[in-house]
Amino acid sequence: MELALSLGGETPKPIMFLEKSSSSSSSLHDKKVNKDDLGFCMVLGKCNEGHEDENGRRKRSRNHHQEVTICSKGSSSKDLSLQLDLLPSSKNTSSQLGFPWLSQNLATEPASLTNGPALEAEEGAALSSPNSEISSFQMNFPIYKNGKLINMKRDQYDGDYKWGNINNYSTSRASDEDDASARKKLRLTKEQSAFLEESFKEHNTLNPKQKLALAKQLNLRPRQVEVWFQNRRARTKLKQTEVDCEYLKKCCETLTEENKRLHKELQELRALKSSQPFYMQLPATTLTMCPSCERVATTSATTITAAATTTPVGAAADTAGVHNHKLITLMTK
DNA sequence: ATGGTGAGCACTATTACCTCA
DNA sequence: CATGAGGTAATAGTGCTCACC
Repeated sequence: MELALSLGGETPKPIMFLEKSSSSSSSLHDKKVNKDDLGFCMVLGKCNEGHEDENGRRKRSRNHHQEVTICSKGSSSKDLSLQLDLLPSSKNTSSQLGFPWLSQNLATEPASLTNGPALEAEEGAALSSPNSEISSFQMNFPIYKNGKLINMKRDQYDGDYKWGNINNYSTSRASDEDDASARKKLRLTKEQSAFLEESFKEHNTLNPKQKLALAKQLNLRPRQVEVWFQNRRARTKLKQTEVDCEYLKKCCETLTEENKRLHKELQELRALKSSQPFYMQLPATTLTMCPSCERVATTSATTITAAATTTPVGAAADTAGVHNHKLITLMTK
C-alpha cells in the first residue's frame, strides 16, 4: 500500500488503494473470478450498470414473462397431475455430485426411484428450464395477457401458484386452493437449512444434478434450492462487503493519521532548515524515514546515495537481523 | 466463418411474508 | 395486542455464455 504525500502544502490528494477496471459489468463478472480467491479487492466509486439504452428504456432481449406464459401451455395438459421422480438413480450419485454427505441418504432411497425412465425424466428436467418443473403439480395457473397478470393480484401470485409446491402445500394446499388470497411464505426447517448450509460449504453453486438431488433430499422444489443458493450467495457477498468496508475505513483512518503526522514532520523540518545558518545548508538535504520505527534521520545526499549503491537496503537490514528499512526519501531544496 | 436466437444460469434489486423484541 | 425492524423466500429484470441453425 502506498502513501501519497503531497509537498508544498497543497491539498492532499485522494489515496489510491487499488486500481481496477471500471468496466460497468465488473460485478457481473465476479462469477468468472476464482471463488476461492479471497484476496482483498474493492473498488470505490460509482458503478454504472448501464441497464438502459440510449433512449432510457430498459433493455431486455428476452422477456421472462414469456417463460411464465409457457406455464399456461401446461395448464391444458392432463400431465399436470403426474408426479415425476427426479432422483438420480446411481448410488454413486453423491460422489458424482460432489456431495459426500449425500451418499448415505441417497442410498436409502426406494428402489422405485432408480428406474431408468425416472432418470431420463430427471435428466430432462435438469436440462430444461424451470418451467418443466410445473408439470409435476396441480395448481391454479396465472393467466397472462400481453405479459400482464390478469386473473390474480400480484401479491397473491408467487412461486406457490406459479410452480406448485411439493413441500408444505402438496397436501394442504390442495384443500384450500380456492383460498388464493392466503399467501403463505415457506419457511425452511432447521434441518433443511442446515443441510443447505452444508452443501453450500461444499459448493456455493450447483449444477443441475446437484440441485435436483438436494431438492429430492430435502423434499423441496429444485427452484427453491436454486433460490436458496442465490440468496445465500447474496448474503455472503453482502457480509464480505461489510467486512471490506470496515477494513477500508480503518485503513483510511490510519493513513489519514499518517498523512497528518508526516505533514507536521515536514513542517518542522522546513522550519529547522530555514533557521539554520546558510553555511550549514547542504546542497540537498536527504531525510530518511523508517516506516517500522517511524524515525526520521537527516543525512547528506551523498551518504544515502552511497549506501544505496553499495548495498541493497532491505538486504542489508535483513542480514543484520533488523527490520526491513524501506527508506522514504524526501529531497528538499 | 459468422451472426441471430433461445436456453440456462448467475447476479442485483426489490417485494412480501414471517418472526421476534 | 400492536408495531417496527430484521431475516429471508421468492420474483423481476438483466447480462453472459453456449449450442444450434
